[in-house]
Amino acid sequence: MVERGSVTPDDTSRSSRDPLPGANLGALRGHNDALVLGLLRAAGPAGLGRADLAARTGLTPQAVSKITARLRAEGFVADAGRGASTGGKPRTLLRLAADARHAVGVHADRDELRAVRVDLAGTVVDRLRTPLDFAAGPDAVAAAVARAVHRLAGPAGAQALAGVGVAAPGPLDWRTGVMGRVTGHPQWEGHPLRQAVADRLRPGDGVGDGNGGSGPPVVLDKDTNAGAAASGPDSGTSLYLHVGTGLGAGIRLGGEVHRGPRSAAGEFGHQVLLLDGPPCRCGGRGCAEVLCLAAVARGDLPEAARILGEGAANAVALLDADRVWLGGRVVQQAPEVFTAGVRRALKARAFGGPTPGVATARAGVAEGAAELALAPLFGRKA
Amino acid sequence: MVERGSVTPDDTSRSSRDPLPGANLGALRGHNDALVLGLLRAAGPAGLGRADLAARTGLTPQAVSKITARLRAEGFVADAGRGASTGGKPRTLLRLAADARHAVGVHADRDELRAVRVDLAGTVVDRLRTPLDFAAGPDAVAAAVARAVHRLAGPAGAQALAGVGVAAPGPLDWRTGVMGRVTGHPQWEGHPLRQAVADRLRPGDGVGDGNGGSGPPVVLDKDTNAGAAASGPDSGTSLYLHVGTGLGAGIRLGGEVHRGPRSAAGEFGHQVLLLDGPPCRCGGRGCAEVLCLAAVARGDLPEAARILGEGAANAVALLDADRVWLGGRVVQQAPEVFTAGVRRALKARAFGGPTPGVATARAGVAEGAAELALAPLFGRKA
DNA sequence: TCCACTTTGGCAACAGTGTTGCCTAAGTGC
DNA sequence: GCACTTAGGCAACACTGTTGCCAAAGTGGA
Repeated sequence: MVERGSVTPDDTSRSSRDPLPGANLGALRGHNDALVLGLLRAAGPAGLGRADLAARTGLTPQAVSKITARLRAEGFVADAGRGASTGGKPRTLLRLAADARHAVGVHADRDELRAVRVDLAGTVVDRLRTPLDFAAGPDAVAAAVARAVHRLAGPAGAQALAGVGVAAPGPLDWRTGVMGRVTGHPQWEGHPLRQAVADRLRPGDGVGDGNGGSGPPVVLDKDTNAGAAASGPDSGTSLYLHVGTGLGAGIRLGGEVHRGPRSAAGEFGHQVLLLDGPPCRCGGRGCAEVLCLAAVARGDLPEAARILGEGAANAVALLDADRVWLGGRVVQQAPEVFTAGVRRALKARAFGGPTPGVATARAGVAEGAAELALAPLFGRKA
Repeated sequence: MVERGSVTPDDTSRSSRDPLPGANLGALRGHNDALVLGLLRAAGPAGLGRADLAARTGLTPQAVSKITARLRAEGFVADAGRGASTGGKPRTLLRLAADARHAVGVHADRDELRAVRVDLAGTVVDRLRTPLDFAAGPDAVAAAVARAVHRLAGPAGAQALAGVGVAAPGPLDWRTGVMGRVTGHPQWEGHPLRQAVADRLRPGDGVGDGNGGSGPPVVLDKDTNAGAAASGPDSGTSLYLHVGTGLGAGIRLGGEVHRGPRSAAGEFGHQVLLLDGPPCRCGGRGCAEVLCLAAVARGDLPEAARILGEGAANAVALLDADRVWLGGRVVQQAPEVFTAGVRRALKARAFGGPTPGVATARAGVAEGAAELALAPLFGRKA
């Protein structure tokens, strides 16, 4: 049953040109439900009282009571004891029932697949890791992803999952779930990977059993966007920088992942840092990537970190970001060197103002993919 | 009367850290009203039928009838004749009643003040231009701005305006309306310019007449953000580049101006394009600004355009922008040279994909400031 | 021990939203 | 002249958050 005016996770037909949809009572309820759920999630196991929720949402306590009663009836919210009294009746605390639902996040990387199952709080409850040959092509990868999801899904099966997030390298269209031209793998271009995975997760278990039951919602996103989402449900404006076989970035603005109208946002590696510098494989000259990876190749990690930092400072200044996360295999070789180098570059450009925090990513891309799958429950588009 | 849960233009107490507010019926109505008004605005004088509005909003025709009846009773919407029949009763067209309200936009630049009065459609109906000495300090500038608004306000007076937008150079906090450290003008730091202007626009006309009537809502924003808004109510992801005494940028993502958590977004001029290059006045080396302005100073405009284009390409790739607007006095010296240079740089980085459109800004900063003042009516935060 | 006070939070009635079902008006096309 | 299509209003409706009121459950002073 599709409600008019409300946006479901599967609603990808709407182009970004179209206006925001009109809102009806269903959309209003969904908004407030997600808002309350998000606040309870952020509060953690300690929970929150109804009065706290009312103060933070701007709704009346009575409305909060109705909303929480509904969420409790659906199993999303549970009691968490009582708080201390502040001169009157102590508040009855509520917490997110983290076990109510689960999501699976999959990182389909060039040479291996990592997958995690998380609960509603984002806590990893199961994980899995297998080799993967991305060059084997779409069908093999879609099958491997679906296999991983089934193995992790738990006793209730894949269709009970709140969502499945798939992170893959290279250009792809987040809205349609179709892959673009992945460097070195031309056979991927135009493949509807999201649909291929979704088909394999339907109850019938086989591909193309037309109008069988519907499986869990599947989202496909760039690995860098998943990396950005891995920093958790924080609402900041942050930048995730990935240094692996190339340089990439994921952008979060006010908590939302920014993808751009063509899902191409986050192109970070081919920004020019040295006009007319050494040629890059992209055809340009003096790109951050060619400079940074050259420094890595000759073992000069501090210089690589400096270059990464200069590129980061350019992006931070443009976006007014307040946090930078670093990830990827190269960073993991020497986390302190990279964080220190980036921090130094940012500080030099801060002109005495506050410097964004710099840290290595606290969770992997698979965790971020799971976060993307959970996001709609908590009122985020992504 | 402040409605709980709804966001008014004056609601600046909410930090960007707070969650989105809960929505009640008032917020829902406001959302739909603004949505319909925005669609009618975009449709222009030709107008739109109720069925068109229903299709684009996702609301039922009946809901659209109620909404348009309300807007018509308030004078915001008027009849626009009938459309052609498509096999049945021809639709009754509705259009925005552009004359229903007006807004004033003011550009307080370093050496002159430009102001415009626009109607709801954004059409300029009056304009004004006077010298201004920004160095004369906050009080003199606030007085000059208020004077300009009063002179342009029209017969109904300033308090009848739908809004007043003020664009000023340099760092400032959009949320609080407080100025930052303007280069070369230390006396500005910390001055609450927005409040100062608002005080002078209250019915009593004098400063500090405490609880007199309330004047029109005032917004204060960076000139570059106003420049970005000047491209009209288009919902794209675009970049406005300003080349004057420095290099600045205004960012629009999905139609909304992106300001960042500290209102500092759009810092474009001090991105490093030439690592360890010539020193810049900011203390860094090889910034886009120092390279570009040096080329301008020696008369090499094509090289200046190339440098601007390389910086633009960096930003476009990061944001996935689909449009670039150029403005500022230096660009106006040789618009074709700059548009061609920027276009060439963007094309070289597009890797065969679509290239963002490049053009000189079609309206000035004052027009953009007026647009920012009107934005809340049409459902945009900015 | 009692009692005033504070705070939590549910019940019932309410105002107001968009939706549904049904109707009339006003065209087209055979 | 008539069947058909499309636009758009009226009335009843389901459901939202809000308001007014009250009971429950604490604190703290007399």
